[in-house]
Amino acid sequence: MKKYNIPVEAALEVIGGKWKVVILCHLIKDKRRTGELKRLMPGITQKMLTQQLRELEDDGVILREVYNQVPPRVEYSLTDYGWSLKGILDSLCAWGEQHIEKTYPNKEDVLVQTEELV
Amino acid sequence: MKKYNIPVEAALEVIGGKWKVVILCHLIKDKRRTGELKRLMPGITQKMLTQQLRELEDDGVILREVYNQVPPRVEYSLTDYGWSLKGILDSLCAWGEQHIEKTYPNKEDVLVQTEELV
DNA sequence: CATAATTGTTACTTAAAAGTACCTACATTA
DNA sequence: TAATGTAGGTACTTTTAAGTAACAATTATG
Repeated sequence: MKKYNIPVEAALEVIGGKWKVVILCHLIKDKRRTGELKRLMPGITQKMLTQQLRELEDDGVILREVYNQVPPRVEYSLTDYGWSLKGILDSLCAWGEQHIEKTYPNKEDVLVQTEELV
Repeated sequence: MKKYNIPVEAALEVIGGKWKVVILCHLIKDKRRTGELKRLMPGITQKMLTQQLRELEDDGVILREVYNQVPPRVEYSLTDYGWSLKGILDSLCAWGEQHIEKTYPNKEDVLVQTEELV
């Protein structure tokens, strides 16, 4: 069984890594289809996206809903448990914003506009 | 120059990875010497510890103070900017605690007691 | 009947993160 | 003079994370 030296490590195991926080930040705004998430995260590959979504699902923070259609339609959303991360995610987003403002004179240089792609 | 698709990525660049949040969670409680941090984090190696501390220092969230003694004494503490992460760190710690409680019937199984080692 | 659209899987490869082992410095103490 | 304690550096190796490319399934459409 996994051992932690400090409880926060358990949190990192759930939302750590390169993509999970980003995925959750998108899902906190809206329920999303797979393709939407891919467009919102131009850097992610299909494989990584699926993998991270599965792990988040296994940890109970997101819900995967499959609609019986062709072509398939799959929607991801936060579970109640996932919503318990809202405070953390909001703070992280806000901190990231102000960190960019602090670090770079004009944030246009570092922020790729992707919101309108969806 | 680094590009972000979403501001939260900038936050992850500063506190992402396996160790940084753990280090910061310790420093939020107290200023610490290198050796204390090593004892608090039995899994970390000298190399990783130094490396992570340097990066945190470069990002302006921690302060490194060297006392001119032999054997050397080096103390790490949060900067004002580092304290701006307090909300995030506290929430993360709290979420980790309750996640352990939710996931494991008795947390003694997963939590290694290390606090008293320092 | 071939093509598109959507989500997902798999084997393989590459890149990044982390770990190992050994080295330095130097005043104090035994 | 040899060992101790503290913080850190470095070359090298291993492990883990992430990326690549090809394939599957299904039905409506041209």
